[in-house]
Order: sequence, then C-alpha cells, then structure tokens
Amino acid sequence: MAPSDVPEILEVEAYRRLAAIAEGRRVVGVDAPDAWYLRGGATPGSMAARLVGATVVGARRRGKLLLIDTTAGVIGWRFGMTGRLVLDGVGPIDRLAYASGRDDPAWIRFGLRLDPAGTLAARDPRRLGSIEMDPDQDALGPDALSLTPGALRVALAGARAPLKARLLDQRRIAGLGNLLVDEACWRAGVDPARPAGGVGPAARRRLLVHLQATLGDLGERGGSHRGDLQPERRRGGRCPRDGALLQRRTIGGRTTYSCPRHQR
DNA sequence: ATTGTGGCCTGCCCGC
DNA sequence: TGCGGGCAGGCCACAA
Repeated sequence: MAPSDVPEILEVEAYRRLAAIAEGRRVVGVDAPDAWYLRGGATPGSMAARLVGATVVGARRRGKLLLIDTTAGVIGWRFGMTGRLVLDGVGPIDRLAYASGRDDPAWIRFGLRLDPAGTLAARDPRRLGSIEMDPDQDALGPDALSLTPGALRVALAGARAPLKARLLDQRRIAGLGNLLVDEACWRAGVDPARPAGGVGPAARRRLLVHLQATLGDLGERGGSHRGDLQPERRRGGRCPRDGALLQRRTIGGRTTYSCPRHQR
C-alpha cells in the first residue's frame, strides 16, 4: 500500500492481510518493551506466559480492530493514528500521514516472534495504539466494508448528534475515520453537521453509495488519505468540485472540512 | 441513554 | 539557528 495513511479501515485491512502470513506459525517469543501499550491488565510477563508456544490460527478484522486468533486466545491489536504493522521491519504502509518515515527502533511497542521465522510488530511513534487479549468485539457495530442500507438507517435513526459524529461512532458503524467520512460526505453532497436523524431516505441512499464508492476507490488508490478532497483539506483550501472556500469546523470532536456550497 | 469535552501520546511544522 | 507552541486523530474516561 502507498505511503502516508492514517490507519483507518483500509489500512487495517492491509495489516490483516499481512498478519495472515502468520497463520499456522508458532509464537516463540513476545517482545513487549512498553508495558503502557498493553491493556486489560496484561503485562509483558503475562503476555509471554500466555502466548509463547501458541499457534496463530487466523487473522480477522472488525472495523479498525485487528484480531489475531491463536490457540491461546485472541490478540486485539489497535493502531491509533500512528501505528503500523510490520513484518521483519517491513510493512504494507510505508509512511503515515501524521508520522515521519523514519524508523526509530524505540518505536517498536510490541512484537510476536514466529516460527517459521518472522517478527510481526507494532511500530508506533506516538503510542496511541494498544494490545489487548480477548477484546470485546461486540462493542463494535457492523463493519463499514459491508455496510448495508438497513445498517446505515439504524445507525442514524433518531439521533440529534451531527451526522459525522454518528458515522465516526465505532459502536454504530465500525471502521470509518475522519478522512473517509469527510471524503464521503463531500462526494455525497451532504453537510456532516446535519443532525443524523434528520437525514432523509434520498440523502441516506446517496451517502451509502458514496461511502461504498469512497472505500472502493481509496482502497484501490492505496489509502484513506487518497481522497479527492484530501489535497484541499487544509486552511484556505477550495472545493475541488465548485471552487468554493472550504469550511473548517470541529464536528464530532474532529477537524472537519466541507463545502458550504454543495454540501447541504 | 445520548451527546459533548478533554486528555492521552509525541513528532513535525510553522513562525519568531 | 534554535526554540516553543499548535496541531494531527483514534480512543477512552468522564460529565451533563
């Protein structure tokens, strides 16, 4: 995959495919130099005691959560916004949008040494990712890559919160992040600040079409930051469609860019 | 329950 | 040239 991606659903899907190479391999060592990175009461010692000797049997993904199934339980792997998954130091994502391409060994926060050889590791400068055994997967909504009209309707129904806040709520829909939502709302011509429950069937249908198209296009282009809006997603940026000065707001706690002219 | 806010973390970039 | 502050966003704790 291409350089410079925030780890939204598309990037985590690339990580899942990378992690799949570990299937059938045995964990022979656990590197956990950063205890802070571990959640759910896990410690470097407990992780090693539990995982060493276990066999990796699968790699799944739900939203932005990577799930590695082993014979000793499920490893939940979160990437925050600067986390990357690397195999022997090389990953599908070369560089993240908010991190440099530099490779400081100190940025390795967690790793699985495998047999046959290979070390699967989290490289995360800002330590916003985390590792948790047996994470609660039910806390996440339906996956964004297989979003259905009904699921979108349920996710938005009756909400007074802004549309964007609902789309970003991982309990409602799992996997959408800030950049993907801005791009899809922009493509759909929908104002992300609209109360979610007030989005009618026509706009909702348009939104679904463009969410799916955005995921498809940006997946092919190589990442969440490859949207048409992205180059103008900055102060003073202009709408690529109609040239209007883009609006910069905070919606759902996130910096949001939208076109005041065609997004209604 | 729903919704909003602030903090976490740290590298990078801009302006002085 | 060095320095300091603002900024990035996924996630979580907490408040109203």
